[in-house]
Amino acid sequence: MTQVHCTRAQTAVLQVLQQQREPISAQALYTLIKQQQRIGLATVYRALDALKRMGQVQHRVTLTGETLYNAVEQDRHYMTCLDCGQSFPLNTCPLKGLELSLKHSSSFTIYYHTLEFFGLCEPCSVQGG
Amino acid sequence: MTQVHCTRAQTAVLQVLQQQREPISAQALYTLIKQQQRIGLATVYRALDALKRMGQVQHRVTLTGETLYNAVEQDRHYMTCLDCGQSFPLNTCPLKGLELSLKHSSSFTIYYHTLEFFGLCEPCSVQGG
DNA sequence: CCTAGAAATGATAATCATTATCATGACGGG
DNA sequence: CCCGTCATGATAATGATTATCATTTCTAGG
Ligand SMILES: [Mn+2]
Ligand SMILES: [Mn+2]
Ligand SMILES: [Zn+2]
Ligand SMILES: [Zn+2]
Repeated sequence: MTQVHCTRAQTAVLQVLQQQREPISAQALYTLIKQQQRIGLATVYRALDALKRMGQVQHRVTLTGETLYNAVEQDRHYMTCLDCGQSFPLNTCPLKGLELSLKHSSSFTIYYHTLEFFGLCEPCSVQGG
Repeated sequence: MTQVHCTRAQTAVLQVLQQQREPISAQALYTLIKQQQRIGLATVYRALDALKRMGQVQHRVTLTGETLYNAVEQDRHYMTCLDCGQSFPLNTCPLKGLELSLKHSSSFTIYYHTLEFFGLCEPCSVQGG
């Protein structure tokens, strides 16, 4: 059975995530939460996983293999340079409409999506390319 | 300076990738290539990285943290279940048009994109959800 | 064709984010 | 208040990826 209310850890994780402007890593989250309450790193990971399955939190993976998390309300996407690794945010989500129509047409329950463009930023494409 | 032609490893990696129907991991690629020529795992990773920077190969990261690679021509996307981890392919890429227009409007050189929906597949949403 | 410097390679060790384990603590119904 | 269940924290283990470094392969001259 799905749990009825959030655990202490889940509450803390979600609250901190909702305060962030940008997606952050589990480790960073751990550091932030620890300033306010006793918590273990494993618990942060467990809470993130649970919140993902509840459709409250989404994730993306950086080029360095770090997973970043954010609240689903924050529907942000990036163009990421394969050379220097920098990420440049898009102004808007190009999938607003599509996701809605998919939610109806499919038997799959969609919670969130990831969309990211990869290539070379201007400086990097000028020099190395 | 950008190298002019592909190295032996890059050629092998790209050739094998183009034969695949689905994205595969670096380790799997390593196993496949080793059947035909002497190669090291590190070299496979190096070739994949180089091919990515050339816009020939793209990547995505599974829920288990494995990175999968495929030739860019193969523009495939998935809906992935956060519970059982299964991935269900989409019929078409919903971004065909958008990517083209972005390629012109932006100073960022786009090589490829990733798009993935996450949620619960029907079986999983019935039981656990 | 031969040679020296540069680039690529393979074997191996090291890294490090994430997971698994397990003993302990909190919780909720009876 | 008591017991079974779930949550938690500390710590060890995992495993994909990366760094290292000695060796081999290329390449551009000569
Ligand atoms: Mn979006
Ligand atoms: Mn696509
Ligand atoms: Zn760049
Ligand atoms: Zn499922």
